[in-house]
Amino acid sequence: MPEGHTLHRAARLQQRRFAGHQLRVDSPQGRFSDGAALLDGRLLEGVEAVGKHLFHRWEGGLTVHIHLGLFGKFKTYTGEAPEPTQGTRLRWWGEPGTLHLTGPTACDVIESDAEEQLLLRIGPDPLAVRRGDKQRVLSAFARRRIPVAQLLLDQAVVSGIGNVYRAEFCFLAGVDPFMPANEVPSEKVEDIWRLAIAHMRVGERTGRIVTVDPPEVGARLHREIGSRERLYVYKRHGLGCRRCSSAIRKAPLAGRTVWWCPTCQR
DNA sequence: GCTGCATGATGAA
DNA sequence: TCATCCTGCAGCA
Repeated sequence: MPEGHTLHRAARLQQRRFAGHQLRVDSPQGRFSDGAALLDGRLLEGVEAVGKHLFHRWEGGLTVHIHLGLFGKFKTYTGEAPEPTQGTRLRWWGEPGTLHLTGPTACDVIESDAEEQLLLRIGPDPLAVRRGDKQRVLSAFARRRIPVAQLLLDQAVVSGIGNVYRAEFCFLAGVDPFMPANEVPSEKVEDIWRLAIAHMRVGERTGRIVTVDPPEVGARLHREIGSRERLYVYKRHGLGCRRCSSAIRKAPLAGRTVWWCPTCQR
């Protein structure tokens, strides 16, 4: 599930629930045993998300960097927690409850210089907008000729966008995903940036990627509606476009799959 | 039960 | 561009 909204949401919820508490830490799987031993019994001071990266600040100046990759998941429990599984890389527990982390691409105690290096490679984050970000995105687009949908997955250009959001934003902006980035009119690039800010904020609040206009599905939106009903193009190949009924298409692009409407996106 | 695929990213060739 | 790492589960036999 992890695009940027997932990480920002995790940061917010973990901050609210666990920050300020002393926690026991271990690594049932064993692959984070050294790190866990360092952290065990310390106070969790804070949690921050940047793009798809998460940073936990622990008492004593220790920072843990987590990247969920494609498979990583956090689960939290109140009261009695289930036994960790073979794959539980990190577990912590204390007065507020228990947290299990499975399947992350990265889970490491990192030094401050490594963190600086990492942060330098992370581009403007629609969920943490700073002055000049839009300009940075515009100039990155102007400089690159790779397909716009490919550029949108480059975390140095915009951080936090993943395969679902990129397909949806191209649709909403009416942009052909294969158009070279430097040929996309700057108004369209600004549209994409604005769409990212608006939709990822909703994703962060709800925990779900929803891009269809609320009027289309009404209040049922966040409940029983299946994921295909919450989106315009992602994984909807063969189905009719919600706007024009053309068959949604899919194709590989630089090792990932992209979906689009050949009529609405030119 | 097995296969392939998935909301990610990296390092080698 | 490819192989690789991480895990779970839908779809199939």
